[in-house]
Amino acid sequence: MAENEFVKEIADIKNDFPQWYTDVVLKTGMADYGPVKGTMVICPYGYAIWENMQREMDARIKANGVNNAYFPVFIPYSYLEREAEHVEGFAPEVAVVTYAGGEELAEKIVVRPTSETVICNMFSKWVHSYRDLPFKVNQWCNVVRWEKTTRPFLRTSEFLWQEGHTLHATQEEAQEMTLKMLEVYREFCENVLAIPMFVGRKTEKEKFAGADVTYSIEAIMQDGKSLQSGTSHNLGQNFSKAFDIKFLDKDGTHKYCYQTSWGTSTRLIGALIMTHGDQRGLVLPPKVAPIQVVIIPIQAQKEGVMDKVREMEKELCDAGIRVKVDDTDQTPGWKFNEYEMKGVPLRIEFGPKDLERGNLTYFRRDKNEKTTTMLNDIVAKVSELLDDIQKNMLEKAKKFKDEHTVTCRNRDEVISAIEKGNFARAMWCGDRACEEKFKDDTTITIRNMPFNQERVGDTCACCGKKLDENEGKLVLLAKAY
RNA sequence: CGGGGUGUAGCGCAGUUGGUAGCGCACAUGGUUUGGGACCAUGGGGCCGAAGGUUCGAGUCCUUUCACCCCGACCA
Repeated sequence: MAENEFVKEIADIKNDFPQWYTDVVLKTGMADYGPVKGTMVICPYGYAIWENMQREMDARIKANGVNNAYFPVFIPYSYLEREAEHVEGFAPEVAVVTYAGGEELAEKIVVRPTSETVICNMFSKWVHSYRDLPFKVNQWCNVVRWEKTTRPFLRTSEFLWQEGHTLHATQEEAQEMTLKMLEVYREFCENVLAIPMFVGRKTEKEKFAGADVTYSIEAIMQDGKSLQSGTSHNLGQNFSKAFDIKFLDKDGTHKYCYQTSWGTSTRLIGALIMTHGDQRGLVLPPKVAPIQVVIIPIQAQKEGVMDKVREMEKELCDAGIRVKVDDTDQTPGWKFNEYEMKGVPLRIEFGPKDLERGNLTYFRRDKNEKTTTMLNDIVAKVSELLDDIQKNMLEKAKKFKDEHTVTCRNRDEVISAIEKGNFARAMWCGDRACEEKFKDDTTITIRNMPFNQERVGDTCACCGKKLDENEGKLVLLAKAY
């Protein structure tokens, strides 16, 4: 049977990827549109994924000595203006409160687009001595960026994220922290979300407004576009000077702190959908799937079927596996399609035939394969399958990533590779004007500069300039979300 | 901000040269079903996005407007 007959409600993933994405988001109950333009409701099924991601990420953040805190959503507009690059970057997209409590406000207030400024304000009160350093906080919160065009999870006026902010005594320490958190993000995406990443440094043009250096992880989606999935910034002393965050060092002199910030958002849910999804809908990695195993009883009224189903449910539940029994009166076929669309990694079908023969019939969502085997230790078997699905999904995504990364020597090769849905690796002269012109001409952007630099050509792939021995950078190019 | 598209039942849509609202799904009730989106019967549900105009009469024609979606530009 053709895939399209299977799932009639979802647009064709090959020919209409954007519509496919929207269909999947809405029809699986992950999210819905809010009443104000650009806003979205994260529905229970989508939010459960976010909670699973939060739990994994939060543990990693805490393991790096960072504690959670909460800072206000409202920030004086003047704070934004203290760091010149920062205000320039964010001013066009902030929402500003000018009227509240029935009157015009004396000072405008911004709804946070990011919290560096309000956190810096507090840091300057809290940090006085080298003994206070390093100082590390993280907050889970919402931020507001008034974007012109929006798409669920990928770009919305309001989104949820975590933002970490740290202060250090030295530039070296700040740099170490910046890279450490970038690595936390990469490892999280790979091991929890099964999404392999391109890691590297952002160009001057693409770096965070107010940072010295920005690093990013970038993921390739099935349409060949890049999704920036997390960023880590070395802010140097830019904000500490603007907000007067000083400490008295061992040598008795006052010094400005060195600072980092880093964040990942609900956008990662979009990455999950576009990396693993197929024509039938979502495919969720077991580690974040709200339901890891769904059990579908067949002919539940037959003697013994539900008893055995409940027994399996209890064993799995006691073993900490997220299991759901669907005993509603929909037909089995309907349920198969429903849970496949929702991306449930593993399905167990259990009916009279299985009961009679001592069988276990299961369906793996990652391979869309049904198997019947002997039913022995259900917990051991399910655990093994979930592990294998998680592993297989990463391998599959890695294979896709590798097969869609093309090393190019010149402009034509870059354009051609990207037109075919690939990422391009190529040399770039390092000139900002060249980068901007190339983007204007082609809509292709430099995603980042990989850490493992090598020389793959001797001219700039963007402008054609001849590169001397030590000139130029290897960069990753793609169209971006 | 440019280009394209859509607004009629919860969702997806039809509605002819203008004549007073229909289909599928979903929902409710009863029954039969259940190993890949079941079937029969009955039932509930509508200011046709909004405002104005033409007309005896507008879902349909005209004007204005609003909202949303998609593709670009800008950004996580």
